[in-house]
Amino acid sequence: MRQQYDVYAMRCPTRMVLDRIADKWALLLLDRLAEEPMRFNRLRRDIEGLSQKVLSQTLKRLERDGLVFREAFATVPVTVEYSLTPLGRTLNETASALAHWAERNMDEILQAQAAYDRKTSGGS
Amino acid sequence: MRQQYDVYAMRCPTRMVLDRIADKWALLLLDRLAEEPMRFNRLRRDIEGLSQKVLSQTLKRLERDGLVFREAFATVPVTVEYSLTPLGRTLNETASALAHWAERNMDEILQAQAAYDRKTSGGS
DNA sequence: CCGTATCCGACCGGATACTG
DNA sequence: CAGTATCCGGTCGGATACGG
Repeated sequence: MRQQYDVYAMRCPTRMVLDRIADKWALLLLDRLAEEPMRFNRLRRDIEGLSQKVLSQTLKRLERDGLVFREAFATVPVTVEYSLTPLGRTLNETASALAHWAERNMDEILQAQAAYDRKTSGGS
Repeated sequence: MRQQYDVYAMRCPTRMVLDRIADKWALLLLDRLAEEPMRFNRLRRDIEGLSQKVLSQTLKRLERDGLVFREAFATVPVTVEYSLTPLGRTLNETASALAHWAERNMDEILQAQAAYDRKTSGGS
């Protein structure tokens, strides 16, 4: 039942953490929650392509890692709000540098891909 | 034959790049290659838990994205050296901030996990 | 509204064998 | 040495239905 993790990662601290944060949805969620606290279905709607199941799993993992704080209000029906913990906030600051890098260098990557594909498929 | 990518990511530049670099092995490889240019089997041996197949795939993807440079020498048998391109180097500088964050905050994460598990499994 | 449970197909990645 | 090809079991994740 409990999820199984990479055996090798267990022995190396950095890899264990990397294993968890090198995750597309986690990074996207962190970034979204950095703007403002948000409810479950709001996140689900906002992040296109993210299914309810995976959202649930990812949030739970982030909460367990102490990166995201989950607060349930006893309204009817129940209201749940997710926000970043201080730890999660520091991670997002670090990780968002990656997103900025992505924006800045996307064109160059696209060009590299095109060049590579020309050499590969049309190989004389 | 050509790998299929996330449809949603196609429309958002950041997500397309994030899709590719939010990858455990890719980041690990970038970091390893930042130290010095390296050969295939050397990488394979150095990075525990990384199979030949996945190493090959990952390197090819990194090369296609213009992040890694592959140079083959006509020795017998063939020698191939992988190194970072300038673009790959800038990515690694950004990404290594993540690794450092991981090292600094691993203890806190571990504690958060323990606390979470206590509340969850032993929930009175 | 906020999830969990179940089913099931797709894909990922390990093991192995083989090529230049 | 540096890979590619094939097979194949395990896991991830989408769809659907249901519960608090």
